Amino acid sequence: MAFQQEAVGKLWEELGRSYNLSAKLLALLSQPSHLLDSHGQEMAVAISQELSQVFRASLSMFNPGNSGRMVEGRATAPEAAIMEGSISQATPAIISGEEVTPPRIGKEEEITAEPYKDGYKWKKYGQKNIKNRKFARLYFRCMHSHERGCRAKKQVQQQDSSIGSPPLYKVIYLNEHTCHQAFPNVNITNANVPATSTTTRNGADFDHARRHLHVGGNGELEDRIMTSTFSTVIGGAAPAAPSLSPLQSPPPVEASPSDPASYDTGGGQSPSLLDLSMCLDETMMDEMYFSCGSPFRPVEAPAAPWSLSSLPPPPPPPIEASSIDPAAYMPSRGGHSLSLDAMTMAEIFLWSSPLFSPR
DNA sequence: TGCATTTGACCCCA
DNA sequence: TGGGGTCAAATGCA
Repeated sequence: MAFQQEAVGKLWEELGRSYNLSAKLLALLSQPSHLLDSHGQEMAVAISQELSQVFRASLSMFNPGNSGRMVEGRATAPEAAIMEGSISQATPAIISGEEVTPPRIGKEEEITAEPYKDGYKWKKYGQKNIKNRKFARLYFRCMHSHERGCRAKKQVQQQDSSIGSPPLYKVIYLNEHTCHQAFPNVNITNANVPATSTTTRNGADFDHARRHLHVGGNGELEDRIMTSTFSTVIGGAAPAAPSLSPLQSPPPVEASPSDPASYDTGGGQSPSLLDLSMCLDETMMDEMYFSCGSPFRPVEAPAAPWSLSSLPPPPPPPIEASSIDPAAYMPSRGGHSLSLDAMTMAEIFLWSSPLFSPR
């Protein structure tokens, strides 16, 4: 209980910080493009990075399993961070150019519905029927195990109790990746930023960051998942969002109390907003993103600094899906999407503010 | 034809 | 000795 209170408090603070960051970013990006020099771009990149980390930390508090996964045996990094009261430090992040993501050491187990989407490339090398198991256990090693000597392996075992939909898998990770080549071809959001801008003011290097992001290094994907998940949480939570098109409404969730994938929603609250966020797959997220752009209307850059007591009420005005110009929100997929991220995150926060009440 | 996957055999360990 | 993990030849596919 006390832990939940503390977690909510931390979450509250993290969201407040993200609100401030998004405000700064909006102010920065609202300048005419010709006025945004390389220093300004560096600032925008740095703020966007930090904003991304804040949202990642916040969502991890919502969902300790990270993108629908739960870790057995020990707390995930953000979860542990909450316990230790140092969220930002244990959140997958690059601080002063140093990796702070706790390395995967030894053996780690997860229950996930998507055992093959962890950001790394795996090569299957074996399959074995296990005694008293309905499903065979699959054995994978890192694709770079030979040429780079990466010793990372994983075992995937479909849960016996997961017959039907959605199937759940127990994934056992063995050894740390030493290849650091997750998603080598992915474009990160600052792809169009000049080369001189890849090093931020605090020394964070984007290539370094991309190599070391916790979940496979796909920062853009993570950011999009984060944003979309938040959209779903808000859309599903706020009855005051009648203007949202059905496309943006979360699909119904059939939560089973006995389902190990179900989350403790704090007792009796059902369906949880958090549960609603669990049922987004990437296709839905892409649809949300690329067919409508942001589901929310643009807002003015809010005044900073933000304070706990000064949250503006969120009057969501009706929006027409057809009135949204995707180009205004999505400069390009895989390109420089800072404006979208900042805009969407700020809008998301405006919408979500009534969901969180000060302690 | 090259690469990824499958699958039976082999090895190791409790 | 049996179960789990790995190897490597066979197979499938683009």
